[in-house]
Amino acid sequence: MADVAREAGVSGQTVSRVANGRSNVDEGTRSRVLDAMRKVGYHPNNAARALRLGRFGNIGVIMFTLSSFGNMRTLDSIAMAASDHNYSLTLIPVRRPSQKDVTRAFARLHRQAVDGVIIVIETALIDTAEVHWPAGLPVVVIDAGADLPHPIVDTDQSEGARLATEHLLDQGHSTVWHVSGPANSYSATRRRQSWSDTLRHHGRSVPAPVDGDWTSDSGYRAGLVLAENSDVTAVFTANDQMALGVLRALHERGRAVPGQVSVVGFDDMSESKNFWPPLTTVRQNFEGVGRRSVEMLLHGIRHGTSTPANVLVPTHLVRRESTAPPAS
Amino acid sequence: MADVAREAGVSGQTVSRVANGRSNVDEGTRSRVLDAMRKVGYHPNNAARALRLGRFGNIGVIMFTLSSFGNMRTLDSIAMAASDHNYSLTLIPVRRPSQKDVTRAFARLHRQAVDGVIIVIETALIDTAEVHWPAGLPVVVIDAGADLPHPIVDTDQSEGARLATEHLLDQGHSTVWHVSGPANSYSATRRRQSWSDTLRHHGRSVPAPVDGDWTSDSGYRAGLVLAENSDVTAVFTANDQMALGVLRALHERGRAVPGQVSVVGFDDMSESKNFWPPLTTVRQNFEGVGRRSVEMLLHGIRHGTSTPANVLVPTHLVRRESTAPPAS
DNA sequence: CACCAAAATGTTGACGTAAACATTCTGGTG
DNA sequence: CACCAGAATGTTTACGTCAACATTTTGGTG
Repeated sequence: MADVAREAGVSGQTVSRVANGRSNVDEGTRSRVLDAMRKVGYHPNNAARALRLGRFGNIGVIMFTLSSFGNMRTLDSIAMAASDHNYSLTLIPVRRPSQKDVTRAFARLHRQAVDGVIIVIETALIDTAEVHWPAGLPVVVIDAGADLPHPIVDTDQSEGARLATEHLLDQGHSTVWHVSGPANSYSATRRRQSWSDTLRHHGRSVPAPVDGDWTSDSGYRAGLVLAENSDVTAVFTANDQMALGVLRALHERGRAVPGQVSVVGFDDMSESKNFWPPLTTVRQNFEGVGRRSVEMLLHGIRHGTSTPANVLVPTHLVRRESTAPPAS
Repeated sequence: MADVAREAGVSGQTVSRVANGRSNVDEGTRSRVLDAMRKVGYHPNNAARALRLGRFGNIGVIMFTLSSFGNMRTLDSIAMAASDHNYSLTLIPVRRPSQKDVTRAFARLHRQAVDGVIIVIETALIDTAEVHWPAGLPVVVIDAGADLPHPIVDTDQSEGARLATEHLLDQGHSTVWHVSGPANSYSATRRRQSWSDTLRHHGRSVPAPVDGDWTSDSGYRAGLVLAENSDVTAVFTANDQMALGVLRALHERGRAVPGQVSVVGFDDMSESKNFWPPLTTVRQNFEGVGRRSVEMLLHGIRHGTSTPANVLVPTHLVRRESTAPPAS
């Protein structure tokens, strides 16, 4: 900056004013300074600016593997929302959901220049009591259990699972089977709970759920089990990827979809429309989750206090061709 | 920091030494300082540290939509590799691949605290001559055309397309049809070029490719076209998502896969194994691409100069059940 | 042309850290 | 016990920026 000032024959302060687009600078001086900037190859140093201002214009995101469809969509929408508010994103990946790794991620976040944190973690995986939460840093949590001292934004898992289950019941199926996500995931637990609640509420029997782990492979294995059981006419799968595996298993075993077995997924990933058959599923509003969480975080950043709050983003059912009334 | 120093009755410099884990600090003093840190709620200020050191420990990543499977996997592997080298990642999303948006992303990157940049952009979309490349900042480009003044890391698109095409020819198909990615994507162009080169090299006729845009929807539309043509016995699809759409179209039109039509994809996304039928496809080593690009960038950061270089990461064919010899 | 308000520009200092150098303490040696 | 090397700790300073305040310039008024 000093070089620019010398080159343009002005003071550093004037350079600063030009760099920040202040109005009270003479047109001639401004262009002279801009020329000097170009000539010297000057770019404002963000570290110094952040040091001076005490703000970074940067949001940290802590996330496990990005390889899950939902996480990725969420990240995408967070990135867009942050960019709309002129914030950038620092991504802190956590390899395994262990206590140690999460604590390390927080530590790293502190060393990083960050104004607030969005945590996308299936927090059931860690003992929230043990985690050393970043102190004095606004935090918003996505996809978490309750009783955290932070605002939480999440898809309305219960509503979604209810919609899926009731859709199948409406079609005339006597009950609905379930392929669940991993037991240590909050959203999986919520979906499973709501599925069984809905069945009970309608006075139906609740079959034992088949455990999956979100992957299409686990869906395939679950599908093989379900295909053996001729009682099964309707399956609610806790995500679309597992639904894909279920579909494959049913095809392999010659069980017609939706002729003999109806399948409903959860997520509405962009591919689901082109599954065979096109998948009826519960659409999550990932964009809404990302946007809301960024807004809440920015509120926390600006107003210091982040009052715990709970935002549930609604879902809706997308009817396609993988569901039909049971064969009579 | 001053508070901690006062609290512990030492100088700021000693606090700094403790914070950085230097060895030449008395055990008693160290623990006294650590206690004081905890009490005061001290955390090192990264802006100040960066200002002092001139480094940030942070890599910028410029990317278009994350909603594509490949981009996501690449980002994931970059994140892991960066984290292994103790760097974090700042994500700069670019909404549309326009000149203006890209330039703005670069500008923002400069304002951000970043030691180097990895650009994951189908650069054919922008006029590289017009872009104001970040000056004095190491850059590595993924998935780009040649003739850039920066190191490039990419999957060996040509090899992959050749493997796919030759696999189908080896099965006995007289020629191979192609569903291509969008014309303005380098990788799509490479795959298409290599597919036609391979056919020509084997003396086969080269059918007109059907244009897609990477989405499964576009694959479905392409599949409907191909299904009408009874000459079609083998299709090479430029990615797995479009292959999914092709499969759906073929099923809808009653064309058996692989009985009447064989299909090969590209990417090997984790779901492809559970398509119906399980998809034969070309596996990209996304992990390798991410790792190599981070390594090259760090080299550039450490040694100042980033000599243009070209790294091609090999692919290999994964044979599953969507391909078979043509019905005789 | 003296005067003044407003605009333009300059000066000073502080943000939190760590390197370089200076000083003090420790324990062992002759 | 004087002396010394090495360890532990302290002091000073600069990193690049911008807010606050000080000063100079500009252009318009009576």
